[in-house]
Amino acid sequence: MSFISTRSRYGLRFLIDLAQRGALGPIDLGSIAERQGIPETYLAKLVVPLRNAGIIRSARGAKGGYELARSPAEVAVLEVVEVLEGRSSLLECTDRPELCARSADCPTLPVWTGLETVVHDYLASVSVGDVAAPRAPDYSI
Amino acid sequence: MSFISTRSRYGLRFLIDLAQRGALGPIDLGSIAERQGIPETYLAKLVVPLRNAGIIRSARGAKGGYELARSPAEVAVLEVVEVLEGRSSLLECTDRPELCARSADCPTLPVWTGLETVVHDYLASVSVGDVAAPRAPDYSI
DNA sequence: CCCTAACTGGACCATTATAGGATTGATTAA
DNA sequence: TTAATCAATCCTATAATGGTCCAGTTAGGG
Repeated sequence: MSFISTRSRYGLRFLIDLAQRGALGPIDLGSIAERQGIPETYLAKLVVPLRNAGIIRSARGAKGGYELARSPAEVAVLEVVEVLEGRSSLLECTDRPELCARSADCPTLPVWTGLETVVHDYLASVSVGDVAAPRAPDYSI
Repeated sequence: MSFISTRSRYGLRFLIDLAQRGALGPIDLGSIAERQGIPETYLAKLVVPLRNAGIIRSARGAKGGYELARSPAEVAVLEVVEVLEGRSSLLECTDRPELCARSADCPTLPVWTGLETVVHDYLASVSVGDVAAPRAPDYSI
């Protein structure tokens, strides 16, 4: 339905959970899934492309789990969306002109490439670090 | 797959076809479908919400067909997309917070509402008239 | 009157994506 | 060695997408 599916939404929440826990060593999937209210078996599959993309690191075995492979500020939401949605553009016709016989002469193409650009620029401008600001800090009175 | 489906893409091409033919009276669906390479039976269904939204006008009977109900400059691409995709937002969770139990405290929500905003603003800024510039004008030498 | 074309509504279909479940195997800390 | 934990693969249910195919109705031009 939407080009931002649960994959991106769950994935971003997962990364924010990792970021908020900082460098305390790997955190296991089960605890994150529970905190975030995401089915663990589903989250387990989202984690694979994130690891392949070098966004997170995994440790197997007891006390294993996941941690960020980079600083949260160095992970753009754009990268997360691209990795998890498995495509780089909203519309195939903006990306692969060969898919549409009319693309050379299509008056609507600039509209969609323009949309593509504003979306791309926006998502590139936001990082996991921006979103993962510490929650409810202890403002002592 | 993408939030801009063939409905919006076909629909916009349909409206541009109407716009480019100007005020020459109604144009029948069949000829537009043929010119645009869109299945007529499919296009026939896209046309219904466009009429209901007051974007086009229909004339029945012989010499009947469709024409724009307003000036092309007064039809924003945003309206076309909203009418044809049948929803107003990319993500349900930005639109209907009650759908997500976490929305009150969801750190990712601002990312998606921000995305929503840039998409909305961009599509609102482009009109059918902007796109339907006359093709290959006769630049006399 | 007849032909054209829009309108209405629905049933149907094939393909793909989405969201999730389940099972088994490989690793490793303690 | 054993419990915890990632890793990989297969399975399923539901919905959306992009159509097709009627069958009948209404309205207007010639």
